[in-house]
Amino acid sequence: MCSPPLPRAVSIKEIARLAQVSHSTVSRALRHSPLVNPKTAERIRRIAEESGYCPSGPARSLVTRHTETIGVIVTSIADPLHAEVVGGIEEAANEHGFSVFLANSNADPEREFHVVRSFQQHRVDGLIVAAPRVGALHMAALSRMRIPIVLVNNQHPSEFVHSVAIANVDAARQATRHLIALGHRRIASLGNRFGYQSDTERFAGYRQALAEADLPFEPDLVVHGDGTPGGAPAAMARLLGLAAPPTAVFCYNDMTALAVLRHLRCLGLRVPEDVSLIGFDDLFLAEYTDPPLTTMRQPMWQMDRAAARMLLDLLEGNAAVENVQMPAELILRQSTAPPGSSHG
Amino acid sequence: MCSPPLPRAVSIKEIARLAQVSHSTVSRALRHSPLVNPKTAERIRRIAEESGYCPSGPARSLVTRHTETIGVIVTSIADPLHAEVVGGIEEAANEHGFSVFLANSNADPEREFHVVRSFQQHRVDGLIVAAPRVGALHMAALSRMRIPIVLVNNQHPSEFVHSVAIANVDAARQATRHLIALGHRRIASLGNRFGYQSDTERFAGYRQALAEADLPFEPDLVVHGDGTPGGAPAAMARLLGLAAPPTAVFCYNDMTALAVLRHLRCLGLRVPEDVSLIGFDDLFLAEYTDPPLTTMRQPMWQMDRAAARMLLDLLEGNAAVENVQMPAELILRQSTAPPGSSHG
DNA sequence: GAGCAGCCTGCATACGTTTTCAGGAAACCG
DNA sequence: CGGTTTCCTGAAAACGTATGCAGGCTGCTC
Repeated sequence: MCSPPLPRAVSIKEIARLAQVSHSTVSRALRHSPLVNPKTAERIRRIAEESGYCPSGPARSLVTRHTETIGVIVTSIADPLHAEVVGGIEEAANEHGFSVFLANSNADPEREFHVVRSFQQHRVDGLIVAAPRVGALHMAALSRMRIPIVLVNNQHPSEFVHSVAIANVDAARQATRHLIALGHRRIASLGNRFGYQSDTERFAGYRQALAEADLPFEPDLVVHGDGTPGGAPAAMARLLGLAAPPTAVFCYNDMTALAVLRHLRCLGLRVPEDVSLIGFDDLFLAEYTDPPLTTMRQPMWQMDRAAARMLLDLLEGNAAVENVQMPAELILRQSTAPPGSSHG
Repeated sequence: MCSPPLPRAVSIKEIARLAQVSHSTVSRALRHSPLVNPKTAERIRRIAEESGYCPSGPARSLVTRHTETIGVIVTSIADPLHAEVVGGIEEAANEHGFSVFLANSNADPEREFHVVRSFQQHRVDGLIVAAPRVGALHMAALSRMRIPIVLVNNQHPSEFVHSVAIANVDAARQATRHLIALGHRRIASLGNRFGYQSDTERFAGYRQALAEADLPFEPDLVVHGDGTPGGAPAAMARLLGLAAPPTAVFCYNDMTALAVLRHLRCLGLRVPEDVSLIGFDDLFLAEYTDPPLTTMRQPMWQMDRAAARMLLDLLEGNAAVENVQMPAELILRQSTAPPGSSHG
């Protein structure tokens, strides 16, 4: 249970003894304070170097009141989308001398609570929350920490001070427009489980695009998965069972599109000849599927760097924009084509 | 530059004042020490709860000499293989009350050094290194930290005390055997850049399998990429240029196999009808390619949990095995078939 | 009622830093 | 040469927590 007695690291006092000065002087010398004689400072630093001295973060943070760390909460690091999240954040943070605590919540409320608590104990200077639910559920606990918080792609950004999110409405409209421009008239929307804000927004964009093009909105063409890739085939089956099935499907995200893709292949239907598919996210693998997936790219790396920068700005006392919406980008690949075309 | 003055969190002394006791008693009450009267302990805990008290990790670690944190170094979190690494570790660590510091080195020596230094300052209790080069390059700095270190899939495991790695030789032999069993006689090895230990080991397994089956070893059938997926097509082109090209290729990893797959498709060659391909890793996307990729699965999740458990054992003072080799598993999909077959 | 054990509590110190304050020595000015 | 400034240094307090030690109170025993 208890850890073995660690060999105590060499402290500031130890090298004070070696250098025949007070530990105050050592502290100043190491922080390059102008208050100390250049020659003795140099001597002290040399001794510190030789004795392998490394300052204690915990001790320092006790007096400086900050730890130079930020916490990052993510639903699941194994999720390819979130892996990039963490990468961008860590990079930006490191450039500013901050270290990152990482935790994934696994969408488990108990664990989410535990994670927030743990970050609080470690006295992180700031927090980035990329787990959609955490923001909503633990708002009270979070704001009680009284540290800057940035939410990315969170469900209810408006309730928090700072956030960065993808421009869902615009992106969905752009995606649907693309299908319309190809000549599709019967375009389905395969959404996420009901009630997610991102889903609602994307659906709004879909309807806007239809309205712009004077296409009728048909409720039959709107189906929903269950939040997992596994639910997509059933939803797709409902669409195919219609008297007049759609010629194109706007999928909630790439994983959904992939599941649909496999399902269609099993049924002997071709993409994009028989059905066009467009996804959302531009996951790493979207480029490698067959056919490669046309999709709306979420610039995750930039979004995360933006979130990190926003947080770092806040930590350095600068004002920051409250809410940032990043535009998605249409990535044209081979899963969309004009309806009834013999080759994409 | 300087952070704004944080509102000081409520401390142990503050609730001592509220509860009309000394801060020592508060400390004991919160740690559930038997030395304190159950009723006052309860009262203290209630007051602490109400005032939103949260103990300070830095302050505590100053006296307990450990921080309940571990550091994880990884080359790139965006790399899908490593994303899983971190997931398994974080989960296991969290179950034992440890938080994880995450850093990716980006294979940049300066940054690697910086990261190690930073972890040292934060006084992490232990370290997991999943960045192949870090182990070799910064051995001195690492061992000077005098904390337990576990290496995963590192280049020179033997020089460190603890490590977990994939059984490369066995895995490669198994992969090659599979191709031989399908009837292939001309089997190529598309390796990584020269000099990597993992590549050397996999190559050894490849040769062993050939020898077992009394197949001749042909140096022409051994090519190398440049460490990136981009280098694979060129290597593949060399193989196709041979008088007698191979009927099957053992690819160093899945990304390489994918690059080859695309290259072959461009050339109008079919997989597996014209060429069989086998990969290594079983990345998330291997299941979604067309055709789905036959590959050797590295049980990353388990490996990382194993590494984390090993580290946690060490931290708790238990003895631990020094080196663990995990077996890979052959995942049969559709990218391999008997040579010249018309369908997989 | 004296002695004693057991339970609980507070005092003091320590952990490794940073920082304020005061002061000594040197240098400078008149 | 006295006074003042400048430069450097050390003493001391503080950050929030854990814990050894001493001691006070209660209740028990004889």
